[in-house]
Amino acid sequence: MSTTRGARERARAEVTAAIKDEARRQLAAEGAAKLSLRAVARELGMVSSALYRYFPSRDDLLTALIVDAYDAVGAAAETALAQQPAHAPHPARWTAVCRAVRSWALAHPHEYALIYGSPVPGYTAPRATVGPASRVGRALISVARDAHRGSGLAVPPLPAALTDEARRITEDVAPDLPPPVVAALVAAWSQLFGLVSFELFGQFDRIVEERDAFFEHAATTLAHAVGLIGGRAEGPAPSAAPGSGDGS
Amino acid sequence: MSTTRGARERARAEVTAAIKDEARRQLAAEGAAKLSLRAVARELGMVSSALYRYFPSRDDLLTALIVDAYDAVGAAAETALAQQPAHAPHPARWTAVCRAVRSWALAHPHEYALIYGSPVPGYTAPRATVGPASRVGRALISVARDAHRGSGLAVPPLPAALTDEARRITEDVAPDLPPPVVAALVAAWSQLFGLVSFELFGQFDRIVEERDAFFEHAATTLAHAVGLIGGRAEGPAPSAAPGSGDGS
DNA sequence: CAATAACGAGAGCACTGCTCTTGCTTTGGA
DNA sequence: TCCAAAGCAAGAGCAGTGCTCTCGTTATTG
Repeated sequence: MSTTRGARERARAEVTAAIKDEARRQLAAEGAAKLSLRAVARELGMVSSALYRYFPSRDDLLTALIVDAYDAVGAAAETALAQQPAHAPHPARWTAVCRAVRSWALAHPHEYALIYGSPVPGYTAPRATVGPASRVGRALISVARDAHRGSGLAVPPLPAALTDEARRITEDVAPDLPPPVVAALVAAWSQLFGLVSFELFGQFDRIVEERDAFFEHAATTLAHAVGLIGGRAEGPAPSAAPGSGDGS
Repeated sequence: MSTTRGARERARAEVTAAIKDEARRQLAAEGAAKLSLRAVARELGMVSSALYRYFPSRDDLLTALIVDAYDAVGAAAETALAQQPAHAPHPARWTAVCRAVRSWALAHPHEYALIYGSPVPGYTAPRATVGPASRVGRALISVARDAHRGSGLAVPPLPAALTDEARRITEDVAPDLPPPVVAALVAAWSQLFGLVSFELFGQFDRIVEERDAFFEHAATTLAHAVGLIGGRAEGPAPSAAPGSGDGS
């Protein structure tokens, strides 16, 4: 019967999930460096060689965990966005996404380090990771898109050296947004993770203590940089000459 | 002669340096994960147990490399600053420091990953690293200090939740600067490394291609965020900024 | 029902970090 | 000057790792 036919597959899926669960447990407990295939197998009551039927190498197991971690942080960002009230102001939506990323990172430091710390497998991430890896970025883009449709976005123009590149990026990730906004989004996207990584990896130790308040402020500043908050005091300036007031 | 007294010490210093050099070679070639004490010893023609006379564990060797890497990137930043012309504009000094950090990172990716990627030894960095780790930050601060002395810095005020914390941080790192500037500096400091890390760790793959121009623009934006570029900077807009929404 | 594919178990290889013991050499005080 | 103490390199060894190969067993499929 087809049930017996699916029995193998179901069993395989269950064992695969059990391996990933146990691997995630060890990852959370000891970090990626200490994650051992043999220990995972031992904990699951199987012999290490059996585990190779499910993951051809340790790096493949890690890659699976990486994909799951990208999905988890991306889902956290999307959930935070979906839970915003229907008419929440755009800066609030932005900071909600930022906050979700940071909260997930603080709750899963080793998984965060796995994806946003040093890339532990080869030099370049496997292709399977590119989709899940972009979920946070897409959430940030969607905030900007809503704001752009609503009231427009105020972002300074780009330097000439970047107009072509910004247009190209815009084509790829958000054709309905102005290139200067997309350029600001990409920068803010990376800078958001700079903030989170520095806090998580200890660079803020003995420097920043009120982490929540500081992050909230920095996230708001990023919202400003992508034009979600009108007015001045943030944003790139044209690379023009000085001339205003400050002589030397 | 007294040289014989120092002979041991000199020999020890030489062997220690040779170990670190070979370790750095393997680090650059294969990454921190593949760095092996036995391979280092083998390459140096000694037996692995002899190496433990110089570094009590693999983590201690890594810590030594971490301290050196912090010093190297800090020295790169300071050198870039020192090589600026005497009356270079402050935004140029700022971007010069940023550029130096990025260039060093691109030239030494594995060493960069060692210090700004996932912390590979225990959770918190050893105390010996806090001094060297702050050199880049101090270089950024000194740019802001010069600008502050010259023409003042225009930075928006802080939210109430952050005034005490910003005052405290200011006491610790730059008592002569206004707290809002210091808060912006800390944020920009972490965001600078967010930009570099995303480029280096592959997050920009298939997204940002013109890395130099993009980084230059982002660094200039950071200079703006810390007040180095006038708040109402309005020089002649460079070129057409298609579709950049105005406040409508 | 029989051929086939998937599977778990075990042995084994080459490698790792690290410890301990054994001699040899340099050092510094009596 | 001599001799104990300390520093040092070497080797053996332990426990652990990723990974491969073989060998029966079990489930799936023609």
